[in-house]
Amino acid sequence: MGRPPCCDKEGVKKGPWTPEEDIMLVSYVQEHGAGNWRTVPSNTGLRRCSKSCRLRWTNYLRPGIKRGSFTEDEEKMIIQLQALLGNKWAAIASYLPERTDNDIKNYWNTHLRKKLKKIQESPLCHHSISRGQWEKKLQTDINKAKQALNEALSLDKPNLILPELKPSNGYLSYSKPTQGSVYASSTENIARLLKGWVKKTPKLEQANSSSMNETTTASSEGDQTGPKEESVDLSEAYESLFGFESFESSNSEFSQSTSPDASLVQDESKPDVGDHFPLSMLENWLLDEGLVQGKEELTDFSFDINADLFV
DNA sequence: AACTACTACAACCGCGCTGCG
DNA sequence: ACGCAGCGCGGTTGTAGTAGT
Repeated sequence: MGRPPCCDKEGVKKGPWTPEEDIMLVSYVQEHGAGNWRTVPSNTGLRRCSKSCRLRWTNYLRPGIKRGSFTEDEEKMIIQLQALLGNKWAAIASYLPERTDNDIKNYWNTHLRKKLKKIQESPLCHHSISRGQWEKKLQTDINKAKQALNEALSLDKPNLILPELKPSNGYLSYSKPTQGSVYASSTENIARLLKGWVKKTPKLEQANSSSMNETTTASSEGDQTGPKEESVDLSEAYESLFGFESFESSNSEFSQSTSPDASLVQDESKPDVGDHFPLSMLENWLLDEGLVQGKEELTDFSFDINADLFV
């Protein structure tokens, strides 16, 4: 016997949230903190189920969420992390503090999956190594990395960094807000929403997202995803997807490229994680001798893709 | 201008895990 | 030990917006 749906009650509203509902939810969370979602609908008067409230908060209203198109660096991180972790969107999201798992998942499904597929199907992929071989090798590398993760997680390692990287140390830490500044970001979110609600035009959105990109990416030179994506040069696509030198350089670029606002929010909201966001920490950890037997092999994981594609 | 097809993304659904009585 | 409730996560769906004809 399955659990009954949480939202099958009469009079429970579904569908898009209105700004009024958002405001009610935000002001409630501001006052009481996130959590105990069960009581939220009754205490706020919202005709929504608790789950819907939690989801709305987590994916949309929570402070520190960056919206708009993904930067190249974010794309690269997602691609690498997806290859490494699989569809563990929450885990992947923990490395992209300003993005929600839902956002990343959607972006993967709508953009990156297609992009990767396109590239894998391209003739270049068959040049030095057949697609099947490449996939097999990739799978092997992924399995090795996964195995290393599993082994490491089962080890008793007091100094291990990774446990600090679990999602619960990320956005879930909002459940106990520290008052004030954190919620200023919430207010920003609401203001943004209301703005969009009142005069939402494609041009405005485009302008917003492009201006956002300007502030978030120093090096992207108008090479954003969009209708243009279809005509993107193949070599450019390869470079875009796999042409980064290493996790660390990519990561440092990423941390530098975040806007002042974003870094402020990040500092406020993710105190446990620190300034430099730790993809390199994962890499270091994975490559840490003693944890991974085939250290060279794993290092190759980052570069073999390039090698195979470009040789 | 009207219709259709496609895309992007917000929201929902169902399952599994965890903590508590 | 067991059952229940709450929550988190991943997969899927619904719908608004956009492009193409």
